[in-house]
Amino acid sequence: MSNLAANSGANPQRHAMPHPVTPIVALDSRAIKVACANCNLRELCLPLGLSPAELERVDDMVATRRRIKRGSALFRNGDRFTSLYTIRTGFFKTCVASEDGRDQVTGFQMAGEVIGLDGIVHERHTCDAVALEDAEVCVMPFDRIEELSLQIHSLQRHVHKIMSREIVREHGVMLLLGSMRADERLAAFLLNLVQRLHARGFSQTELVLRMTREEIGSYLGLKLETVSRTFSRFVQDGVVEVKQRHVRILDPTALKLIVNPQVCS
Amino acid sequence: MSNLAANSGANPQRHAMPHPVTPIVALDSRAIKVACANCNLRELCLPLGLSPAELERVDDMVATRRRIKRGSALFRNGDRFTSLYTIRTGFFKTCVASEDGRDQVTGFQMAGEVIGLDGIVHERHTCDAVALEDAEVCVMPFDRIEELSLQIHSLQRHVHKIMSREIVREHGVMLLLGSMRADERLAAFLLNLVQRLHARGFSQTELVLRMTREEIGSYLGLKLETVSRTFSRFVQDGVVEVKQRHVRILDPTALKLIVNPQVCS
DNA sequence: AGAGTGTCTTGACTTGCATCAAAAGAGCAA
DNA sequence: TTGCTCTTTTGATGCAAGTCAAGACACTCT
Repeated sequence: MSNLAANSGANPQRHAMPHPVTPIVALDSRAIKVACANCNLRELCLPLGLSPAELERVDDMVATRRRIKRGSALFRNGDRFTSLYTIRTGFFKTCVASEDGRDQVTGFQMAGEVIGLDGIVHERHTCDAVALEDAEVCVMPFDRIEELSLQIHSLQRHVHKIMSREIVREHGVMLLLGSMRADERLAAFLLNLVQRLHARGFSQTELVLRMTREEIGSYLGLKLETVSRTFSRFVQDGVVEVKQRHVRILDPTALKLIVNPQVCS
Repeated sequence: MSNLAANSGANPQRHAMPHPVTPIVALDSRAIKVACANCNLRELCLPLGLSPAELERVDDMVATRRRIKRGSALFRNGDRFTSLYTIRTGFFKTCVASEDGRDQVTGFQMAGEVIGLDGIVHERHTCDAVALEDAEVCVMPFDRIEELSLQIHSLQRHVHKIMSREIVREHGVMLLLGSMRADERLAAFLLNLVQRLHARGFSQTELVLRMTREEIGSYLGLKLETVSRTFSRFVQDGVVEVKQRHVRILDPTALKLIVNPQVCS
């Protein structure tokens, strides 16, 4: 089974993976050479749009892989920043904390997405990245990224784009947190998740949530009870089917209408 | 008077500007060569920490300046992305809009800060940057930034840091929007503004708001009435003095305590 | 000065979400 | 199986912030 099976287990109707990830067998703890050229995540990942020759040099950049157990952290607030990470398999949350202990989930990341960008400014990470299920990441030492960016123009460009994309994503979250009601937030959240999963070959209508109601609530600026109640209302209205963390979207149009109360006359 | 007088007009007790900006006299509409080497914002700006030789090359990168009248936009959502901009004088807001017309202020920017990073991913801007007072920016064509970054390592590093800083800033806003009450949000907002102004040589205790209550509210995820009421409560409690847009912070510690309800035993 | 406009304040009332509390499931280990 | 913990659901109640509305204030233009 594909290592990308993050959402496949209880998702019988998922699409076939268009780019199944090479299974990893008997991975030992030593540094392991990664072959981006063979990785079928590359179309979502950092070395996007490189020539074969360039790709080979990026292979050298990606030093190792690292496994993270469910519940443990890839890095934590205060950790020295050394590398960016692309997720090969698994699912992460990132969260920041205020001095007085409140904390806020700032994002959920899945295969092909890059984490660690927060650490560049101060050479220290300012958030925690915690695996929500057993995960594996590619470790890309940042000084080697910068080095190689000097030589491979399209890599430099791509690094810029990844950071800019994160900025734009966060703008969207600010809009959500600043101006949407609970049902709009949850609907937007579900649509966003399912869209990203679909881009990875999973179903457009079914998904398995990797996070608790509380984590969803933290991300959306709601309490877990509100998340639960809102799910229940969606179920009542026949918009979705929810069985624990398994969600099936029955009426995508309705969800979109919740996010965007139609201004159409 | 310094062109940095964004906040000086009605701010009698401001500190002396440590780095007064060279006055610009009779600026005409043709492209004007900018001299970063002479600009006293450079310690806050993009060409930070460069050698004199490098600085000269960055001067070439900064193609022109551009003036923006109060209320008009430097760029708008959908505009083709060409350049990053550093603010020389004046004050901006950036805001995003949802399809159904809601909009959200994503930040307020002042002298030395860089805007336009959102445009890199899709080669189009995804937000509006509107001048809240007559402003002037340095225009830095992005392809020249990328070109020069290939040669000046410390410029590349600095570009990465600026983008990372923006990501971290937005994490902070998410924390604010997701988990703080109205008074905490407003207190955090005031402290942040005054701290940034102080870094530019202005008073630690007095500031002039360049934006309306509605814009503050949009940024903080509140309605303008709530912003107004919260200001009034602060005044009642003797924490600040407010006369229209002029704010004097009487008790900074109290403000900090509002943001961080002390966990100390 | 006066009219007009945009901004801000304040009051009265409503409401959406938080809070508190209890119980039902689900998952896991012994 | 039983017992334990963690997660989720649902109900009852309270409160912070939103909404609606009116008036005050400050600016610009003529």
